[in-house]
Amino acid sequence: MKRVTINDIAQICGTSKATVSYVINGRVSKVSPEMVRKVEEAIKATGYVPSLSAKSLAGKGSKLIGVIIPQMDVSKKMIFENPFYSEFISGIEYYLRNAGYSIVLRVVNSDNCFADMMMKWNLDGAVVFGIDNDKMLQILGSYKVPTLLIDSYITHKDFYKMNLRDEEASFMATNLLIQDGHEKIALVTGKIDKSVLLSKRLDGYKRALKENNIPFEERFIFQGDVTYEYGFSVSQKIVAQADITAVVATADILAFGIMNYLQLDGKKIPDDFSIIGFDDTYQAKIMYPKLTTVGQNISKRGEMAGEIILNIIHDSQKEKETLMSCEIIKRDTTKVLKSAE
Amino acid sequence: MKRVTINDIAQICGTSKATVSYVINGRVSKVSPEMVRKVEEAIKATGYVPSLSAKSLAGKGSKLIGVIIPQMDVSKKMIFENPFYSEFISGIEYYLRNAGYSIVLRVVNSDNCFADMMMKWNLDGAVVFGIDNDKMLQILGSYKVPTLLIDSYITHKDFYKMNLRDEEASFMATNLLIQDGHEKIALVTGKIDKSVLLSKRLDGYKRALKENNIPFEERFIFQGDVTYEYGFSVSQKIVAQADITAVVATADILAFGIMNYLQLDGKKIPDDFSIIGFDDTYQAKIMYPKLTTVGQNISKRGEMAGEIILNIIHDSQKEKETLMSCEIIKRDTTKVLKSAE
DNA sequence: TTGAAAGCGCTAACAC
DNA sequence: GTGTTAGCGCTTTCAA
Repeated sequence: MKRVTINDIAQICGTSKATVSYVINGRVSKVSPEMVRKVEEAIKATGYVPSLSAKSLAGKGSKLIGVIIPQMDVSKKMIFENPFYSEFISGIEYYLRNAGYSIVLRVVNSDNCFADMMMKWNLDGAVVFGIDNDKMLQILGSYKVPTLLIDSYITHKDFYKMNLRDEEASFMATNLLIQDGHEKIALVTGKIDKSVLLSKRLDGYKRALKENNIPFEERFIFQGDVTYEYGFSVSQKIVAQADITAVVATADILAFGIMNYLQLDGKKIPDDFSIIGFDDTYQAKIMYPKLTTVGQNISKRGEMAGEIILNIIHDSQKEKETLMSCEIIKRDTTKVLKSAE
Repeated sequence: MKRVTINDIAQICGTSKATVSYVINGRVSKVSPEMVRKVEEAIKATGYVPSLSAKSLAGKGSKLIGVIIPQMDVSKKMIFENPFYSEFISGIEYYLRNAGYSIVLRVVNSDNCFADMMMKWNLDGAVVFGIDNDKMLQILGSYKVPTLLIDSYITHKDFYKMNLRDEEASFMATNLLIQDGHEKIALVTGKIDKSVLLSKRLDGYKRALKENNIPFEERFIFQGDVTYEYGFSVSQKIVAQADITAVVATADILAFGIMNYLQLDGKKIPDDFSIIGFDDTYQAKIMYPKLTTVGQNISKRGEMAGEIILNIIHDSQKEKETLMSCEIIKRDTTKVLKSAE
C-alpha cells in the first residue's frame, strides 16, 4: 500500500497542499467550512497519516522526546534491573502519550552519543537521567534541544532540572530509625564520591545523627554498587558488626538484597534489624515483610517530567529547578528497638 | 548552533552533496581516497550528524523500531508494573542500540493507533506484544512495516512471531509439583477465554494431571487480572479450600501476591504451600523465599527479538515462527509434600 | 570520479 | 479563501 500523502488528499479534494495542510494543523479559519469538511472526509477515507519525518524536516516538531539513560559502565547492559527507571519512564510515557508524543528510549555509553541522539532524530526534547559529569553537560549544552535533567546535581544555571530533596529525605529516614531507639545505624549506599546525590543523602544521615547527639562513625558507612547483589553481599559485614541494629539503604534495590541475606541468615526483620529503603519502587510493597521506605512517587515524578519537558519545549516553564519532597512510607521493616521499648 | 548539513560538508570540501553522501554511506569505491579523507575530516571537525528525518524522507530507513504494547484497558496507565515488559524491552534496547537503532516506546489503546505509530514516524519495524485480536491484525497487516509479534497466538501465516512453548512449560511446572507429591494443585491465571496463551497453559496443566491420573477439578482454577493484587486477593479463596497444597501461577507477579498473602496469613512457604511462578522476572530471585518458577530468560528473548526484527527488515529471516523453550528454575518455594515424604 | 538536479512529504510566505 | 512555490536535508539517477 503506497503511502497516502498530502498531495493525494489535495488531489482528491481538488485543492492544494497548502489548504490541506491548514486543515490538518487546525488553522481552520483560513479555509472554507465546506473545504474543511471535504478534506477531513478524504483523510478519514484514505487513512492518511502525516509523516513526521517530513514535518520534522520542514522545521516543525518530530513529536519525539528522547529518554536518555547514561550508562558509562559498559558491562551492564540492562537498564531495567533498577525498577526505578521502569516506573519513572512509565510515567513519562503515559503523560507524553496523551500529548501525542512518543518516547525514544536510549542508553548511551559514551559522551558523544548525545549528539547522535539529539540530531539524528531531530528530537523535540530530551529527558536525561543522572548526569553529574561536566563533559556531558558541555556536550548537552551545545545542542539547542530542550532538555530536562533528572536527579542531576549540577550548579549550571542554564539547565532545567528535577531533583529530590535528598538531604531532607535521608534525614527523615535516619531520624525515623533514631526515634525508634536505634543509634547504631548503617548506611548502605552507592559510591558517594561519584555522586552528588548520594553525598546529599550522606549529609542527611549525618545531620540526623548530629541533631540527636549520636556520634558519626565511619565504620557504619558501606559503599558499593547500587544493586541487589551488593546489598546482599555487604550484609555479611553488617551482621559482623554486632552492634548495628538498623540500616538505611539509599535505594530499595539495596534494601532487598539486605533483607534477603538477613532472612536467609535466620535474622528476623524488623525484630533483629530495622531497614528503611529509598524510592518506594513497586516491589517495596510486594516484599515480605513489606519495605518501609522513603517514597518519591516515582511514576508521578515521571508524569511531571513529561509535563515539564513539554513546558520547556513550549517555552512556558518558569522554574529552572523543580524540587520534590519525599515522604516516609512506613510499612513493616522498621520497629521500635527492643531495648528501647 | 545551526545544524551542520551535508551541504556544509560539501562546501568545506569543495565538492558536492552527492560525493559526501557516498562517503557517509560507505560507498567509498566511488570516491577518490583523498576526497574520502577530506570529507571524513570535515565531518569530525564540524561534528556533523546526518538527519534521519531527511534520510527517512528520502526513502531510507529511520533507524527507529517501534515497541508497541497494546493496552485496551484504559484504566491502567503504567506499562511497567509487570516487570516482564521492562526486562524484555531492556533486551531489545540492548540489541538494537548496538545495531544503531533506537526504540520508540508506545502504549496503544485503540485499534487504529498502529497506523499512527507506523506511519507517523516511518518506523523501520515494529515489535508488538500480545495481540490475539483479529481487528488489530488486520490493521497491522495492511501496513507494510516489518513486524514481529511477541506472544501472540494467531494462525495467520503471514506474520512473524515469537512464542513460548506454553503448553509444555505449564506441563513441566505442574508436573514438578506432582512429582513432589502434590495432587490438589491450584492454577492461578489471567482470564483464559481472552488469551490463547493462557488457554495453552491451562492445557499443559490439564495434561500433567491427566498423565499422572489425577482428576481435573474446575474448583482449582482461579482466573482474574494478571496482577499482584489479584494474586493477593484470590489467596483467601485458595486457603479456604483446605485440601490445596500447591499452586501454579501463570505469572510471577501473581505468585508474589499469593506468597505475600500466605506469609501474612502465617503460612509457611514452601512447608504449607508449594508455589511455582512463570517468567522468572528479576524479582523472582530477590523474594524471600526465592521463587521457583518457569524461566523464559526474558532479557535474552528481548535480545533475540531485536535480532529477529532486524532480520525481517533485511529480508533474511527464514522462520516465520520462533518457538522458545522454558526451563524450570528450582528455588525455594516448592518442596516435597510432607504427607508424601 | 564527480556534480547537477529531481524528488521524498510537509510548511509557510506570498501572491492571487 | 486558495494556490504557488521555495525550501527543509538527504539519496540517487544521469550526465559530464
